[in-house]
Amino acid sequence: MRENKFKQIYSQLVSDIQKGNIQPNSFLPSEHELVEQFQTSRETIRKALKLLSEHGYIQKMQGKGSLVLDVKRMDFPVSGLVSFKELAVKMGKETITYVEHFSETVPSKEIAEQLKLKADELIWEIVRVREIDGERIIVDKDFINKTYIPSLTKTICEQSIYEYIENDLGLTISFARKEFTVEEPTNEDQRYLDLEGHCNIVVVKNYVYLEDASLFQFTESRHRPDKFRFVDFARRSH
Amino acid sequence: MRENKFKQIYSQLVSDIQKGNIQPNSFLPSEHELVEQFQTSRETIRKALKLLSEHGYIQKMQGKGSLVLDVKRMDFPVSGLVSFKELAVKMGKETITYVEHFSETVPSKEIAEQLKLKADELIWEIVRVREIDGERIIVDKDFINKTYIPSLTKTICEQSIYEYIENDLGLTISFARKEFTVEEPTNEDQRYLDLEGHCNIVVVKNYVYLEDASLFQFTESRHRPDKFRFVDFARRSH
DNA sequence: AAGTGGTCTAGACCACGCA
DNA sequence: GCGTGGTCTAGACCACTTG
Repeated sequence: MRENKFKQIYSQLVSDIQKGNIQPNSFLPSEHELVEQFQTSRETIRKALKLLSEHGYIQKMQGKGSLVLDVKRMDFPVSGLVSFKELAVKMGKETITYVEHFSETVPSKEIAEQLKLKADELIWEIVRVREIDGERIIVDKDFINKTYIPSLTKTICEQSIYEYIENDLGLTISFARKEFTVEEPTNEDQRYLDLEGHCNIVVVKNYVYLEDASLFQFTESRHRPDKFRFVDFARRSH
Repeated sequence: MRENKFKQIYSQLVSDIQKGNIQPNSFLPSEHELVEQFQTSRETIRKALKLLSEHGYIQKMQGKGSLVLDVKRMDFPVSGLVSFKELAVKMGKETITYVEHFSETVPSKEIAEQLKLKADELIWEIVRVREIDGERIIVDKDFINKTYIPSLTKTICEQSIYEYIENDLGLTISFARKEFTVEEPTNEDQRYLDLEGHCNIVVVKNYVYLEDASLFQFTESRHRPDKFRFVDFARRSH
């Protein structure tokens, strides 16, 4: 019971929507009714509804109510920040991670700049290849500031680095800036991936920040183009 | 003075940050100080700060304050919903739009399904090619439900359809679901674009909704891969 | 006119960071 | 212990939709 009330209410409503207890294209109970139902204040209900709206579950309409959107097709929630492992589990796919390279090293000038490193700061450099349903589809090149993550092992990289950072180190990953581009495959891509003649690579550059706004990781994720898909829900800011 | 107070405060702070009146890596005045400064209540200040946080301008830190993030590199804000024209203007690029096809027509079965059309509903079908700095880079295929946009002209399509819908028709575009994939060029792509041997096309499918949650437009935007770039700011939802 | 969501207020108490 | 942000409350007034 020590959890945030508005997040509880949000989770309850999400669960009701996903289970079909609340039907798409119907209206939620009014804010006043929800106040009674959850025995709380209106602003708290409104915080919960704001979350639902931001995540694409409802559309609020002044004077009418909160319309439940049809969320069934939102099967691939890559919007926001999700690690490869979290995704793979969600998709129920057979995936294997190969750690092709793992070292503690002095950063190149380029990477030092990307990570805004101070002189003498070291990094972890990791290359991981992701195999999905028997095909090597993705290569992830991670550069992690050793100042924030002092120890790391190959075994952790085979599992989930994010899980280790959040659960074991107790750090909180807070936000990221992502950039998507398309490039021609490098020799390295050819070597690591089953390219099968594809002549482009989707490159996702990810700058990941902790909650104190420190940039601790730069990841370059290189995807075989035919297996790349990114879905986003966006509200227009007027 | 009839505008929302919290949006005014947000805009004021954004402008101060962008002009450099408030330095990156410094802290904003505390919420209490902002309450005094803007002569308002704390919840109103907090709404403004929430907007700043969602848009990547600040990082809130409990017990410390609101840290101003370095936003200079966020030069290409495609996150959210922005039309081609709004973007082109922001980038200061020399762009030309060619309307290659414009018709009012009976939808194909596939499009009828995408737009969830009722029987007998007609659509506008538009193909536009975007030339940037002398190269034909993007082809946009728009399918618009005629029920919501009863009249449309070729001239409007040469300008901005969104501008017409929002300013002239007074409709509000509210949210969208986007999907990014990479495909092989079709004959149509070859015909419309200066592909220069590129053997893939970045496809952005965009389902656009009005504020009453009605799906009024499906757009397929096909980009030459070397000119495609998408930047996103994402907060992790825990 | 009644019911809905949107904004704003003034105040309370809690959790966290820091000296 | 003090100042910070995080949550929650109870109530007010406004804007919009519908009958």
